[in-house]
Amino acid sequence: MFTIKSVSGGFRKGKLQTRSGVLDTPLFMPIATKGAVKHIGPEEIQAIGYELILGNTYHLWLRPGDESIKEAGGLHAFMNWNKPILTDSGGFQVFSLGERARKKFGISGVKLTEKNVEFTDPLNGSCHALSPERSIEIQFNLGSDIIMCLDECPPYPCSHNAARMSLELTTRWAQRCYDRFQILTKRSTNKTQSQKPLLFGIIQGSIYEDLRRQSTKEITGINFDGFAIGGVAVGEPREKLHEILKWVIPLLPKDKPRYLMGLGKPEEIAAAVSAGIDMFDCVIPTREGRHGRLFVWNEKFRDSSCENIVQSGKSFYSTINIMNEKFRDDFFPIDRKCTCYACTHYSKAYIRHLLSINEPFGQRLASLHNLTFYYDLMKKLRTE
RNA sequence: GGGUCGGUGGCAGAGUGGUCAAAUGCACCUGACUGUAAAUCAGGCGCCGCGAGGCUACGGCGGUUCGAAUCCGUUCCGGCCCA
Repeated sequence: MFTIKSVSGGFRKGKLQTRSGVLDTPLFMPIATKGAVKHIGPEEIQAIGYELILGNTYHLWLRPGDESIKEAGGLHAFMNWNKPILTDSGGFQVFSLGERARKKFGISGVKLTEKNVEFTDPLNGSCHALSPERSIEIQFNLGSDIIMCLDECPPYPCSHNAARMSLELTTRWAQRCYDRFQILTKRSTNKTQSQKPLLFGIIQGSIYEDLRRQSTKEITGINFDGFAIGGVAVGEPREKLHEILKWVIPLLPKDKPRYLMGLGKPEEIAAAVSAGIDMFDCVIPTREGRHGRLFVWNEKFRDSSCENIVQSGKSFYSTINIMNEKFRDDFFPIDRKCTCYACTHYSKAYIRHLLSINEPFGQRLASLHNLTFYYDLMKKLRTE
């Protein structure tokens, strides 16, 4: 169930009801691919304010295995997270693992057919086949609250013809996901509407207007609970994102949540919110934090309205690379007005020191700070 | 005192006549990172110069050689062994 609380300009504020809790949108979800937000415990994620995290079907399927997690009582119980979980389908791994294997070995690490996608693990040569039906089954076993359809996420650049074939495959797979979802939902005994997980479809079509429109029509033709825009930030020019949103969003039903997958930088998120997107996920705050890049509010925008933030482009914040030598003796917090655990207790010099000696506590502090920055951003974007 | 082995860039450690400003690792500096095979990856790291290039360097000094981090002599320093 998704209810819109307010709409002004392109901005939407809403509430998304899942069986594990109600979520205010627009929202950002930290990424817990393998069942943990790297270096951070669930209670810390919740303490920042987050209520939705993202887990990954592919990775949890291989390790420790979805059956194992089911036996543990589901992913919520397994990882001690009692709020909603969205699981990605493994579709992104078609892209990321394929690219990675191609760069490293000159061959694609994935084999795609109508029926399924086969992943070859280049480390041990083992082969794993994931079909749309299997992806949904795994996500049921994980106990996901928001289930994503298995899609094909083609890399950029991608020819028009290849993008068309890819999107049409994604549509056929979406229907198969939907069908399997219905079967599994019925099979689970007497589930009321509120006890069922939600199922989201994914729109593809690369950077082509006609294909994005085609994909949007096809995917919204299926009665999904929400719609995701995928295949973005896979190497295409930045301006394309704006165009894709411009093509797709007007074709989306207004009463269902919209999820922009994998995005992004703070200014990209702000712009996408103003265009009508409700949900985001991205590795940037955690990964870049671990690597020493930290986000800092520009003082002028700290108490700004969401309109001002969007209009400022990317000047509402700046980043520092805390590994730079100039922070060696900087005994002030990353951001003096930030309320996160890192900023209220530790200096840049200390965090830099921890990161430079590879002490995991440093990565934890950096991740906590960046996740707080992203949370604060979303909170501003949710404020009237 | 005698013998012996060794002294190479911030550190460790290759190299043992030319292709050596010197492998590799660590450290250090700067970037990158967008549904996470990412505590990862890329570049830089003697001095001067945008550059071509020049200069200084493999403990010191002196030789041999067209040419030496590499060979010889000597000296200083260190490890081990014997007195």
